[in-house]
Amino acid sequence: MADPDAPRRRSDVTRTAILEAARQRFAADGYERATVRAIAQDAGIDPSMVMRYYGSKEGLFAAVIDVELILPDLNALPVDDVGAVLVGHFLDLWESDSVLQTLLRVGATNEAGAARMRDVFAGQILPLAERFVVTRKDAARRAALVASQVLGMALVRYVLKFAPAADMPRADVVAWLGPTVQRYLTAKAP
Amino acid sequence: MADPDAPRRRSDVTRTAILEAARQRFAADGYERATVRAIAQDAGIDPSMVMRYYGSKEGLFAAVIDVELILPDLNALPVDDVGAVLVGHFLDLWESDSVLQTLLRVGATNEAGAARMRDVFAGQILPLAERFVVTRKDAARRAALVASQVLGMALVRYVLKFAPAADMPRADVVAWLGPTVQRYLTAKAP
DNA sequence: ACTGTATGCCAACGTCCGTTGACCTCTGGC
DNA sequence: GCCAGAGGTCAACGGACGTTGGCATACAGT
Repeated sequence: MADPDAPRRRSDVTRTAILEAARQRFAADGYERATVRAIAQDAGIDPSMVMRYYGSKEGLFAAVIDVELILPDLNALPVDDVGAVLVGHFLDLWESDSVLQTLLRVGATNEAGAARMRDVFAGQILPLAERFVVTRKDAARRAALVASQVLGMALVRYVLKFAPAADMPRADVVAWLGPTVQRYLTAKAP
Repeated sequence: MADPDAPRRRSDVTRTAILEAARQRFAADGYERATVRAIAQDAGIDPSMVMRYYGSKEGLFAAVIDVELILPDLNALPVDDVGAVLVGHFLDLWESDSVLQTLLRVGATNEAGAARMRDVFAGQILPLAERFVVTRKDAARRAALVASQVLGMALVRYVLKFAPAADMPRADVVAWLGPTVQRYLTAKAP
């Protein structure tokens, strides 16, 4: 019986090596400074392999950011816990997966990265906000507020590395940001 | 009687033209994609002038981000208004001056930009937080929280351009973020 | 009026980048 | 055992970049 995880092509191991190296380089250096040559060297292959399998640097980047980013379903949660749990999940996501770091770094200067970031939040936070309000416009606004706080914390904690933010224990971040997010989602509009 | 504003050197007009062009390019494109050649063309001069007056691209960038960024003194304000006024002032700053946009864009991928961003907030927000708490560590933590919310809003509003955030009227931003910042500064630690 | 210096342009250098095409090498099916 | 094709290397191209040095011009001090 065939192993369903077995590579379908002999090249699959190379393909994923490239992808993994690209993930890390893009996340660490941003789009421009992450060179195809450096990525290829990390993956232990020739730069021309990148072109063969991903067409161009842009194609490689598109493959890197084309990942499903799924937040756990929070609909079953008690309404009062949504803020804290959401903040906690985002912290997990940032620390376990480099895709968000990539998007934040690249989104600052690259329109494709910014667009993907918008998509991610439209797909993840917007539906969440729609649970609490009636009009779509109000939901979008609340989702943007949540995004501003969650992304802002990621920015100062993981990218800019403000010491007080980077050193703050996870529980403290949740305790401070949870009520903020909770209020953005559920409070009456001011 | 000599005009005190008169240029001390004939080249001062060129120098400032370069600086202004650099400001806009760095703010719009980030460090890597803002080329010396493009900046020179915007300023209407030869690229070699940039090297003559600023030594290198890095020197030019250093000159761009070496500006005083002064928040109005909020010490005279009623304690309850600090959050809202602070948010309002930051919105003004972002919309009137491209330096912060530059720092945010560049800070995402460039360590010098990130370091300058840390300096700015250590100089501006940290003293503010020290008004409300006793220990220096607590003040640093609260300043970081304020920075996360203020920078996060700037990120989604001006850089990533999330439509709901970008379209939100200034007064609404103040109304939503003011209480958050107020809480980060004055609330009892959770 | 003369001269030293500041200001500016032009052409070029060396480097690094993304990308290409020619050329080996291994492997699986017949 | 042969061979088509996939996997991989190598060298090179064309272009853009930061940067440099040489040369022309305009100004200011005498």
